[in-house]
Amino acid sequence: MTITDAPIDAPAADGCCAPEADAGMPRDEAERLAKVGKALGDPTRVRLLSLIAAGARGEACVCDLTAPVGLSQGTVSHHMRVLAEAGLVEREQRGKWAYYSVVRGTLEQTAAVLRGL
Amino acid sequence: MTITDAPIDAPAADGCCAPEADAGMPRDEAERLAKVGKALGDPTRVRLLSLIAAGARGEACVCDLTAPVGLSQGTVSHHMRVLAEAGLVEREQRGKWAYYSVVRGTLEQTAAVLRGL
DNA sequence: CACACAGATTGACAAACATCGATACGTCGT
DNA sequence: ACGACGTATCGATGTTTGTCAATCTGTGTG
Repeated sequence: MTITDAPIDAPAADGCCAPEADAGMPRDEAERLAKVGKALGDPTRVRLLSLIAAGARGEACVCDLTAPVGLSQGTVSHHMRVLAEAGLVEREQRGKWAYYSVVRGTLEQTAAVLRGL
Repeated sequence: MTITDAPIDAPAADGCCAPEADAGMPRDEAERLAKVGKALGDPTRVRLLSLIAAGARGEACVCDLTAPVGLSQGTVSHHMRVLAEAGLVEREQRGKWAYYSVVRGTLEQTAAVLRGL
């Protein structure tokens, strides 16, 4: 996946192709945004996120979520893991249940990055 | 690809699992956000987007972009297509070159949706 | 017209992903 | 200790995705 280390020099054509060497956001920030993006890149996960956010308690356990999205428990658990790894939700084990809540800071920060592009 | 039409009823357990039926954002909005998310879900595309945004002219043609990301012309073209279909960039053919520019409105709107979650 | 060049498209292929069913892990009540 | 229940993880499978090399399309220039 993505070599991106070739030092390939710009051909410096005649009419187009300004140098503009290595502008853009730093490599690791791009990586972070991409991770969040990938997590948001599945309608089911967006759905899960919004279900948790919209819930009265601001949190939800997996058993709350399987029915609304119509997927198996295992699959929902997998999606929650992806969301958690992207920093979009946090997991808190309370008794038998695992409560997931939205990490507003990540949303805010992601929104800020998008605006700052 | 995602069945998501099973009418599966909530089991209504005893200690957890509040109804909270079909809350969350409307289905099509989730789909739209997911499309943008998917487009942002690849580091290379984030890189491309930021390169265009950071460029002095606020736009770039493909030949400007292949070198910085170190990928083949065909691949970059493909990525630009994905970005365009997500509404993140706009294409304008000018002479031999195709100039891509960032659609700030989409960024703003996406940021707003994230904040509103 | 013919050639060169920018970009899009196609075909192929490996890697990543979403999903399920089954199974393993924790935690509670009995 | 046992069984029930919520959740995590694993193995398998079909689909999607990122990438390249090659080809096709369109635009300008000789």
